[in-house]
Amino acid sequence: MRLNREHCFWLLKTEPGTFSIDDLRRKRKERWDGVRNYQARNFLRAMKRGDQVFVYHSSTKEPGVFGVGEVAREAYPDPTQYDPESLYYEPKATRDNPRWFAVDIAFVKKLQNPILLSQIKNHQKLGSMIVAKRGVRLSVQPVSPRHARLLLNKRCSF
DNA sequence: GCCAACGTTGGC
DNA sequence: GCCAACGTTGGC
Repeated sequence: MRLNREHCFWLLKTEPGTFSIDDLRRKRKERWDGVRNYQARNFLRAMKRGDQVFVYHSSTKEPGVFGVGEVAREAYPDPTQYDPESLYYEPKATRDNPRWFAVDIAFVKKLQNPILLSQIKNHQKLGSMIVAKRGVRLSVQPVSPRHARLLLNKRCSF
């Protein structure tokens, strides 16, 4: 744990067909790159080593939180922005002035029971999570300590 | 596959 | 700086 800063919590969206919590478990650690939204980028840059992240599966039959990870490396320039072959290529980015950033995420655990978006929406307290708000597409979101505690509490009944 | 909601782009 | 057009996200 660090001094001078509360532990922060985040939610990271991923499409399980592309990269899932099972992939993260297998690889132990993964670079979280390809984020191309300024608000999401700013949140990535605010992440500190040891922050917990909720791995959220989107664009799937049952979207929801499927696992937990941890920030293993703080924000650094996303290498895919320099790669003309990459889907995430950013011609305006330079080495001196990177536009996009990545973090490394380590696997912590897969939830025995995923917390589905439908459950989050129906939950009295979790219902106020950003991810439950309609029209929000933000792929990197802060999670309040209160929401994080509920999500992490195994005895929380859904 | 539909489409609402949102972000980005670019002409003016 | 406005805003229409377009592209993308992501639940349903």
